[in-house]
Amino acid sequence: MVADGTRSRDILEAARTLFAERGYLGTSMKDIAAVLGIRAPSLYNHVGSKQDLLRAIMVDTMEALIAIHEEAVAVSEDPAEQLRAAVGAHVRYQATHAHDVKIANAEIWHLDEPARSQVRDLRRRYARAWRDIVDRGVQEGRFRTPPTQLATFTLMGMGVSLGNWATSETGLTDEELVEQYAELAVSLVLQPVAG
Amino acid sequence: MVADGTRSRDILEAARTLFAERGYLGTSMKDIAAVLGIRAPSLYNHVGSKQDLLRAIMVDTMEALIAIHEEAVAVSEDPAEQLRAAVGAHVRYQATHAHDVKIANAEIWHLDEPARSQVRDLRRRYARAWRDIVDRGVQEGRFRTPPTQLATFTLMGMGVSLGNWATSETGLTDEELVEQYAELAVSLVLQPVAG
DNA sequence: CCTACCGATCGGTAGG
DNA sequence: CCTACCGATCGGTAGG
Repeated sequence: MVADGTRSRDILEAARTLFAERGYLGTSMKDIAAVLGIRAPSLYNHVGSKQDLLRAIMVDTMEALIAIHEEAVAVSEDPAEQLRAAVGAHVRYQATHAHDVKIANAEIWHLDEPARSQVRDLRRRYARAWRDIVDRGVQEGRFRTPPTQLATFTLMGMGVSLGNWATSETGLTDEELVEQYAELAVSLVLQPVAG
Repeated sequence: MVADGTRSRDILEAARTLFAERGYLGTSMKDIAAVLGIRAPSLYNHVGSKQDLLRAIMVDTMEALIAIHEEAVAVSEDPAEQLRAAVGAHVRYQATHAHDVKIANAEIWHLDEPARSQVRDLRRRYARAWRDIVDRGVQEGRFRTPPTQLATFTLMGMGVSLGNWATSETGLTDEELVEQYAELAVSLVLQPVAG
């Protein structure tokens, strides 16, 4: 159990912030309760366990990423357009849900089974969806040939660096960020290598 | 104190593996000792504290990254060549020291002051060195104009995805990986955007 | 929503 | 290198 009203959503929101900043193990139920101004045991009236919070965040995030990816890909039949849209959706999600994406990437090991396998499967599904766009672009002669896989990984890494290296001091709005990354992405796969 | 002989290196090596897999907080001194077949208190004959292990790993890693970067950049005056060399060195280090890089990226928050500020400074220095290459390439008219900053972040993210998304199932040797990423990198900044 | 409390585990020390 | 042990903190329960 993890959802039973607004109180439960507040707990999840506090958990999101703290898990992202200090990590799952670095966050205690007491820390989460403190954000809401209550005591740790009171949390258990709303959530089943600390694991439930982590599971809800990770599963929801991966499912949301897959959903917005599929939506983005549906905008066109052209692989280049699909790529632009997919990168846009990916970066936009990362900009608006930075905490969740960080948690989803960092806390796989602290997620108990069977949820861990479930999230791993969702990850694989997401990676495959990206790979499919690039592969099809190559097959149709629109993208340059290998290294397809490395290009795919690089594309999926776009925006991650924002949380890793930048202090978000780019001076760009989220939408500018989204557009510029999308352009960068197509330029990565669209053109032949120059000597 | 963190180094006093081979025993100390063995402890550091065990810590590297465990910190990377389970995280700093997810690893106990008992876990580390178990790898060496001894009891947790015995570790304190060789290392000062658990924090010392984390600090040694993170500081050494960032200093090594900066050192190989400077060495790589020195190969040429041409920004494109420098970029190729820098990406090569970066990806090569990530392939051969995957654990350390993961720790350096993930455990900043669990590193106590003043080491945390020290590592943050090293990070900034490393990021600035990358930025400098890209900036100079743009100034000299060899690279396409902005988004310079996003391109830099993307370049620095190359290879990270290997640990994040791939199960290292690319079927490439480390050196092939290095070369292909380097080519990908120059293609990212070298050419004008296509409509 | 609270206090009181549980068993387990943690990093680290004492003392040999 | 060990055993024995410390104070602190953890997730979670009981019982109201």
